[in-house]
Amino acid sequence: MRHMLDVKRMVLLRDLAEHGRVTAVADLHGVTPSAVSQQLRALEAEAGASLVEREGRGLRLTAAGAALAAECAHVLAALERAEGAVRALDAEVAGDLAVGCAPSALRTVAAPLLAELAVRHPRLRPRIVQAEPEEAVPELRGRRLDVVVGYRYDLLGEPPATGTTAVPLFADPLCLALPEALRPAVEREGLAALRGHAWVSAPEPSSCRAMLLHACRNAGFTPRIEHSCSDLRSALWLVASGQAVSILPGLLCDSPPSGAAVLPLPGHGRTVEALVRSGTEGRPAIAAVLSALAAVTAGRAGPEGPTGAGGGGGAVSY
Amino acid sequence: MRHMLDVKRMVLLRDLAEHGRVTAVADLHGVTPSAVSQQLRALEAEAGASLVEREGRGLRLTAAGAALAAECAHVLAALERAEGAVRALDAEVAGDLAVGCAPSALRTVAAPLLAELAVRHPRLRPRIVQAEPEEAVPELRGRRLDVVVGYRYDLLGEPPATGTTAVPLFADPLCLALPEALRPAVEREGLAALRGHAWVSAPEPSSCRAMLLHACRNAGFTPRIEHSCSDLRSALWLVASGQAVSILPGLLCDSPPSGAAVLPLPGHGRTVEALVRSGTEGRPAIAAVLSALAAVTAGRAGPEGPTGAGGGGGAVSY
DNA sequence: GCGACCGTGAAGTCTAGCTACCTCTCCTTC
DNA sequence: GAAGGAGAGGTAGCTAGACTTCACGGTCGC
Repeated sequence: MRHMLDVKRMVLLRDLAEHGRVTAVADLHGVTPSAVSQQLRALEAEAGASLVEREGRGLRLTAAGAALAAECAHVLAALERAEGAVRALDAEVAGDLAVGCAPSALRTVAAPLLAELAVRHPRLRPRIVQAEPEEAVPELRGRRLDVVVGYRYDLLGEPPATGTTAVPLFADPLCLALPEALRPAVEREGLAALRGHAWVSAPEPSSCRAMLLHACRNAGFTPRIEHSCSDLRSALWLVASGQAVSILPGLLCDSPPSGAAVLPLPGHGRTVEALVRSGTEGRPAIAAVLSALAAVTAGRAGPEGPTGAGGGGGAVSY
Repeated sequence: MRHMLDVKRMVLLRDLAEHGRVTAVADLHGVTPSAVSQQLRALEAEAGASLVEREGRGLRLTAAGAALAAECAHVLAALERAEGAVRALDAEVAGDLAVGCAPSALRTVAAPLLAELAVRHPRLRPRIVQAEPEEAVPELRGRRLDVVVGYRYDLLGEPPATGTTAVPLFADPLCLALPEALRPAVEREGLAALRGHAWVSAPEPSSCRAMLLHACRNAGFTPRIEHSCSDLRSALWLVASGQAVSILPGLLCDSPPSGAAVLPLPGHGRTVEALVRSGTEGRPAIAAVLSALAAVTAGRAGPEGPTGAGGGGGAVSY
């Protein structure tokens, strides 16, 4: 087999296409920038075309580089399917499986998922790793996670990361959490009634915090975020004590402590979804998890009504 | 990127699936059997399953091994398409291109092809390599050839090699070549009239020789193949001198020397076709060759009538 | 049972990829 | 405009993975 594009090098190019900097790619792969640079030059030799060019003190992909980076997803999907073809022959769903889960979905999704899987596939050993989608997706693509329970805010409208396939689970509206005493004012005047109040949200950077800012800006003011709380469920205690108000994912407002009121905030929702690497959907262990996820979330309204138990309804690949 | 199936190792497995012996795969790749054995064990570790098992003094693929070998073609096609995406950006059709051609098609296909390409794409440097399909196809899959002009006998009904795509060019019937003096007897009694004659054919192993044997067996006798001739066109000189009869591809019987008669032999034909690696059909240089091939062979009747100039009509991938 | 063939294991060799260090360029800041 | 910082890339040296050589065990044919 004479000459051949190297898959690992294509992955480096793909990651460069997304992050734009060699240093970032190097960090992502746990190597030095020099190694990445060398591998990219080797890839250029294999491809017979220049793939990157300097721009300022950074890099830019050429048209050929961008085209090659885009093709990478198909190659990786084919490799995943190849691995799946081997796994598909295992008689039983078993083995280790790393599942990343957003903190807000741990209680409502991950916990019932573990229970369900323990019944359905006792020899499957799922390992739950708490991680926000921003951290979890690179882990998924780097094959250190196999499934990610994450979310995307509908307003942002961004597609799933390339090379991943998203299976929507259910819609999760944002909710306004406020001390019970403030409820009448808000029901009268809306969000603007909380203009001067102290707010609590997640520390930067956080998409939840961004959505809070967005909602308040829509209501005509910039919120004074005095407190930050990486465990947003705990933020409800601040709210209950009357010290702050917040906007939180509905998932966290299941059982608010007494003293805290929760009001739905229409128009600002997110979709909770399962993410897998494209090409792995067919693997028995992955399919089993997707099916169990569909089962344990079947009670909640799906993005367009309840989703079927099949689990594949509405999957989107990129 | 943690853990990943290695493409080169998958190719070894695919070749093992076809040849059945480690030694053959090793020869094909120009390495020692030990190296192949080691790489296969490494692949088993990557796949997490045993892929081969000993059977007698040879090897046999397990179900998992066969499944993985089958997936190899898709991965390679994806890689070819990736490379094609880079090539597609070249403004002009140019560069080196290795074209294998069966000896019998050199005059009728390769020569006009070169002329046509010289006019259409002066900066393309096609290199013609004479080779029977049996030798050319491994070279094609090993990326040492880019296009192969070959043939397959319709009777055998075997598909193209996995990982290659075949574009039919035209039908080439077999012809009976015999001294002019024998023509009346054959027209009276058919092939059986030549039962006792001396025959000339290609040296073993040769599919043309196999078809000769097949045709004679159908006529009720086993031919006495006295002479062998690797250049079958020259065999016509033996026929013209009255010393032998033969069954030859029609392509070689264009202009028989005086003294030799040529009769079509219905039912024993072959299809002349262009072979490329699956996934490379879209590359500009490859597409240009396929289009030029369609043009220079447009005069001949296609397998089901003349093929369109598009060149893609009836392509079959495996 | 002997020899030939085939696949595999162990030890040595060699290549290719990585690190560490340095240089160069470009952008920012004072 | 000089100085500093950030990022990419080149070079020498090291390490790990892949290949070769050699030797062994198993299987088939004579």
